[in-house]
Amino acid sequence: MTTKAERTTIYIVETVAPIFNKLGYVGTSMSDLTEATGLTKGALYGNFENKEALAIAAFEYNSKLLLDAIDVQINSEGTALEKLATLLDFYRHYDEFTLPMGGCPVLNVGVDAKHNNKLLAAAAKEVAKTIEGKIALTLENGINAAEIKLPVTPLQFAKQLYTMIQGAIAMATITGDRKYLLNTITYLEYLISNEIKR
Amino acid sequence: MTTKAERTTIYIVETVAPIFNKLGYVGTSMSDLTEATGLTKGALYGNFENKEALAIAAFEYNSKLLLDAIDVQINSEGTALEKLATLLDFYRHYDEFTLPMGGCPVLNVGVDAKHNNKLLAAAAKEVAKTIEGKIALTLENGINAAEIKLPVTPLQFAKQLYTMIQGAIAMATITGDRKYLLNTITYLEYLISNEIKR
DNA sequence: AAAATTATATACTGTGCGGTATGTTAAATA
DNA sequence: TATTTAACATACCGCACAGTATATAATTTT
Repeated sequence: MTTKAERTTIYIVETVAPIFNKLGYVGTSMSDLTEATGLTKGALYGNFENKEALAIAAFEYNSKLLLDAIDVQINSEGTALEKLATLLDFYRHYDEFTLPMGGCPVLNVGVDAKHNNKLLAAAAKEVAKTIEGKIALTLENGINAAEIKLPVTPLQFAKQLYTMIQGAIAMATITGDRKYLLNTITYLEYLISNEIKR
Repeated sequence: MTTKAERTTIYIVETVAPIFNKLGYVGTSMSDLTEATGLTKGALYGNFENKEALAIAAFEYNSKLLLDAIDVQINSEGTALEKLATLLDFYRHYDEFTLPMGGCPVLNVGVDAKHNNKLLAAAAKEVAKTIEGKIALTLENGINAAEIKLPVTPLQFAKQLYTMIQGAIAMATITGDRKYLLNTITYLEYLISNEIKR
């Protein structure tokens, strides 16, 4: 059974994660976190060494939610092409998925932490690469199953796909208009069925 | 002739602009700015009402540099297609262009200010829309000159182009790898000459 | 060049920050 | 249930923050 302390640690992370993601590392104050959790500084510093450790745990929590969701799409029933379509549909509603965590953690932390926190910046970069790798693997399976033909390497094509998706996420974030997601995904669906489908 | 005070105001803005762009609104402290300018708080608060006014002036300075540079590409000699090619080449080296200002102001401020400063967030959104409009106008000229045919409206296509460019900027920012810019621009060049060129 | 004006420097305010030492209360163990 | 152990609360620290009142220096104007 889980001890009370362990549950508190988890509770802190999941409460704190959207706040860090929204306000950024420097933009988030310890009092923001005590207020949101209903706990005191003693509790927070009893569970985490300092603010940075909390921010890293928060980002890892958000990015695990994201990576797990991506895995669900990619490990779904069907061919590689169907998995890709499922993944694209996930990103079509990415704004809804990331709403509870306060937006895309890769974009938010990747941009926010770039000049403010090396550890967080490196973590965001790593998650981006991990996602590219997952897409590349799916493409490779599609090639091996003779469903797909690519003009470049799977990783190269995955990078291009993810770049376009990230562009839609960035524009939707900046403008507050989810149409960027819808239109970009529609384009990518067209791209896949007309350019790489065998 | 420009008065000393006017020159000081300009000096402050251009010195302060890259700092705000890199560190963000909350991440930038007034002492960061006095240190960088070599001036004191008295001078800064004599020229600007408060930190927010400084941040807005800084963003407007950076975005004017960007918009002016885009205008140079779009108003260059040649056909609409050639102007588009010139603009794409500008974005191919966008990392070099934005290096002195500390990265893409639209992306940085758009993401950083989203939950921290409404005025800045609105300003970033507006610049994004302005850029889309400039691209759309060039596309429209290309249509009128019978150089281009589009499957959607010029603004819609411009949004899609800029989304992909912004994706490359975001990925290059997050990962620190400029190849995202190179590859995306190469793809867009291919897209233009194969899909919309008449 | 003298006087008026304005720009900048200095010194200071109150506040909120991240972080900590210690007290108190609750949970786990025996 | 008594005892041990650990979690959380309280109260506080030094510091850096945005901002200001006033003094001084530099620039305009006369």
